Amino acid sequence: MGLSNYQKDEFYNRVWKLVRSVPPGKVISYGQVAELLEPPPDVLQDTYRAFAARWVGQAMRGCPEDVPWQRVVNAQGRISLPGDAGDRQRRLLEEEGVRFSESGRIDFHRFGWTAARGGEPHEDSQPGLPGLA
DNA sequence: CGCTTGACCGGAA
DNA sequence: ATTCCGGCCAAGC
Repeated sequence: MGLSNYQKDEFYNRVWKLVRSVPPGKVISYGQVAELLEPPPDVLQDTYRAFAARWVGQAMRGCPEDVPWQRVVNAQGRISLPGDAGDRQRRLLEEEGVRFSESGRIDFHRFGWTAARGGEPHEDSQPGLPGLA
C-alpha cells in the first residue's frame, strides 16, 4: 500500500512547511526536501527513496499561496515546471537574485539552501543573499 | 474501475 | 554530453 490519505496530507503539509523556510535567493531540490523530511510510517525505505521526490513535486503542484514554490528546482539545478509556468518560475527566481548559467542551470554551491536537520535551523554562517541587500 | 501522465532521481546505455 | 528505464506512487480522466 502507499500512503493513507491522512499520511499524504501530513506529508504535504510538512513539505510546504519546509519550503516556507527557504529564504529568498536560495533554492532547494525536490529530492533534498524529501531527504530532510522523515519518511511517513508504513512506507518502505525503498519506496520512499524511489518516489519521495515525486511526492514533493505533487505537493508543490497544489501548494497554498504562501509557499514560495519557485524555490524548488530539480536535482540538476534546472527548472522542472514546463511551459509558461516555468518561465515565470525563472523570472521570479531572477528577481530574488538567483542566477542561471548559460545552459539554464543554478549553481547549488552559491544558491542552494542547506536547511534544518533534525528539527531546528542551524544556519551556520549562511552567506546571506549574494545579489541583494 | 483501468489507463495514462507526471513540478523526480539515479543509474544504465 | 544525452536518452532511456525502473521505481510500483498519485492524480486525473
